[in-house]
Amino acid sequence: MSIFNPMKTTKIDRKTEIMQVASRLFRERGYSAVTMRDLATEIGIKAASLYNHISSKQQILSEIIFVIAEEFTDGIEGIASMNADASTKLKAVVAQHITLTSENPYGMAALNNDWMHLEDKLEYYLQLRNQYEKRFREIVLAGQQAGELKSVSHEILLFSILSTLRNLYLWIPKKDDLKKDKLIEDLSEILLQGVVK
Amino acid sequence: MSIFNPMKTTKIDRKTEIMQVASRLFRERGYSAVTMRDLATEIGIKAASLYNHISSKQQILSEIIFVIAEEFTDGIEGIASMNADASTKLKAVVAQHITLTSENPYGMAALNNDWMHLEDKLEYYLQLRNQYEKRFREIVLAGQQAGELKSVSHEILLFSILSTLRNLYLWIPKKDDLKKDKLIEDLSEILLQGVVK
DNA sequence: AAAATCAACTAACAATCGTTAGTTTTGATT
DNA sequence: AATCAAAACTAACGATTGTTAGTTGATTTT
Repeated sequence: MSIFNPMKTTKIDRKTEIMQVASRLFRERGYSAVTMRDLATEIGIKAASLYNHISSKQQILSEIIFVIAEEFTDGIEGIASMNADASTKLKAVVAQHITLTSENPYGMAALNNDWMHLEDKLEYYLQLRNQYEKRFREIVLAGQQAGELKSVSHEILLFSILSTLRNLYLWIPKKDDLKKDKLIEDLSEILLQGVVK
Repeated sequence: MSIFNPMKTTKIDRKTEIMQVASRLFRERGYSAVTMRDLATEIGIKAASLYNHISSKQQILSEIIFVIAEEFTDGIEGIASMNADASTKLKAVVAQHITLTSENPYGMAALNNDWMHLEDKLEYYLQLRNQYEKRFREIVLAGQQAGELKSVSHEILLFSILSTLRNLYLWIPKKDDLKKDKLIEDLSEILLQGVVK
């Protein structure tokens, strides 16, 4: 066994491949409509062989979802503790969504559409999501109290921004020539300042 | 048979009930994860009895989706032909989304999340969606050419507005005290003018 | 009252589901 | 060349899927 750990290289690669192909299929058809035979065929092996690398279909889903969900909750904690005004923090949130979504757009689809099939881990997911929305809400409320953001219902404000950010996974993969920094600038401008000149 | 058509009243009511319960279950779990036995149990009959009223699971889905999809495509044709500036037209689009979503939020979930399971009717759905987005894009492009809207990529502009409107189904059912006119005003303001004061 | 229609039921079908057991192949290490 | 573990395979399991056939009881029409 060399220091490059070749013993497990094959296995890790196959496991990674399973996760990537599963993410793509889950995005195309949704978790429930993808069978283990579909997944195996796409990879070029038999369904039973999948179980040399993963323990269940359920585990594939929760691994895909929680890797991302935990990045988001960790990220917003850092943003919330920044010493900056609301606009700056919101722009940082936009940047985080664009970064994480462009790194893993298929996984974002599962996070958005298949979380209800998490079963055992559903409660933990809801806890992470509530925590994320709580931090986001605090940023918005602080911005409103400082007179920086408009005084419409903070729920509408929150919903409007968050639903655009949560749909980035549908849009980012289409732009193969993605200029990430430009997108962060433009989308922040639109979300914060609107579309009218 | 009276003029009130009682002969078919029972059947129509049961069919309507099937559609409504199916819409709700599809929203909670997605089309693929809802079985005909789930649907029947929720209504209080056996799965086989569903087939006295509907012809297939597939038909339930496409009926739910196309009732709404055709309302949207019809509606935007009227808006596109208005003699008005882009802001006015965009506000009319916002109003249409809020109206149709509050009338049938569960159906909107199926439209957004389960369209890929339409099989035979998938092509027709994509045609309707493309037509809708084309009209929407024309409104935005006209607004940009008139100098009324900002000159960022019209794709970002389109994506940003449309993803918020398409997610209304997640948010509207939570607001049981929905003041529709107020929501139209506030959401239009946010989408067009932004959140910063 | 008889006939016809409707909407429920029971029972079952062929297909497909996730998963397990047991076996063979592959490829690297000794 | 022999050894050994990883990773593929075949075969099958019990459960569940959408759907059909045939039947029963209730309601409506004649």
